Amino acid sequence: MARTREFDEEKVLDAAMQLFWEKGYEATSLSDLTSRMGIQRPSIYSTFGDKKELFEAALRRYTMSRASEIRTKLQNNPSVKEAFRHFFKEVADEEYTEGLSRGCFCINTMVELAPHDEKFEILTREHQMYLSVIFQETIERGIQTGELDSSIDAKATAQALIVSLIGLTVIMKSRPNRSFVDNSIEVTLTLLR
Amino acid sequence: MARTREFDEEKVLDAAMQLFWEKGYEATSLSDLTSRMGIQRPSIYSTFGDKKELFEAALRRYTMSRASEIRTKLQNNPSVKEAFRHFFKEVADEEYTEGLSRGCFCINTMVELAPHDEKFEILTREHQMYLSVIFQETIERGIQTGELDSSIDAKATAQALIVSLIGLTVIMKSRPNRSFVDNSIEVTLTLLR
DNA sequence: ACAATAATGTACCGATCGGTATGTTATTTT
DNA sequence: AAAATAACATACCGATCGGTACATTATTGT
Repeated sequence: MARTREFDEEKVLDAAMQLFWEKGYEATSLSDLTSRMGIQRPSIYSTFGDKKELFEAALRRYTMSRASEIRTKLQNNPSVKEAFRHFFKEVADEEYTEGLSRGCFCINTMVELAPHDEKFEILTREHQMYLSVIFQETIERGIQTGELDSSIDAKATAQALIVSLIGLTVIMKSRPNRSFVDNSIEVTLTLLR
Repeated sequence: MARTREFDEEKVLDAAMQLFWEKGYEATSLSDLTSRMGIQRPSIYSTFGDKKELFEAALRRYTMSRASEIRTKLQNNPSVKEAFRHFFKEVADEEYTEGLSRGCFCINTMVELAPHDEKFEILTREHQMYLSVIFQETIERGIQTGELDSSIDAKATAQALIVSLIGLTVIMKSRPNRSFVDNSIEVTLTLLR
């Protein structure tokens, strides 16, 4: 063996994730990456491979942590409808609060890379399908506790909510009026009757 | 006066639009543009200004034609609910049919440029607000003909449908199952009761 | 016909792109 | 301590980026 690594692999990957999340794949240069990650170019290539492979590693890191974050948020509220309301409002608020609207790294990638790279088409699709299952399980919990009408289709409703969540996340980048956002959230939540 | 222009300004702008629509702003190079537009670099700069200005002109052209296209489609069906169903299914089918999933140029721009350029934040927002008014007027027509319940909030419902349409357009880039798409469309349309 | 002018094609600019060769430094195994 | 090896920093690679200078060509008004 030989010299030990001087940087924390997870920390620098996290820095790369933040950067790709903010700027996307094309607009992020290797120079941007080295300065933000705090390591030199050859260290990036020896540790993560080329730019696309680093991007993929960053995206995988994002989708995993995001999925568990969402699962936790939806489980922590006894009311399913309130859990969804709180979650959707939070997604909107984040964009109003922060100066830069990063949105969702996975959705950004769906728009930028999925149409031109099958690997990212699959990766982003599978993340959304995974989230949709989380939504479905949450809705089924609401049906079991009697909060939601047992006649609603948990799976189809979950899928519609995923679509709305994506739309909400994306439209926030254009910074629409609060009333627009509040209206659309409230109307969408009437799907949970 | 002097030498006359050898190219059709609208045609080359249309070619630029197609290219930016497919590849986005960053991934489209001046060389891509000259070859697709069929004119030389200096002609682009003297006619449209720099790359960003050309992009803006292309986007404005897109939003205008897209808005009138949508208005026409929604007006041509006596049933409001069927009009929306047909329109949403068409958006989905286009992505399944075509080899490349271009999606909506305006939505692509919302994701790529709006967070970093206020001009495009405003431009994309205003397009969505305009579409939302078209949706609202269509819903109000349905209420007047008695097709839709007069108790529904036309404006808020229109805004929710816009959000769903954006979400649908974006998720199509990951090529989800048809059942996922069909389910989410049908559930979303139950907002029109 | 001729001067004026605008559009064209070519060829180039400095800057930056993603990626790598190379020599040095630090750590481990023997 | 010495040999082996992996991570480090520097400096560089050809290619491409967005943008432009310049000479040529074609059309206009006089």
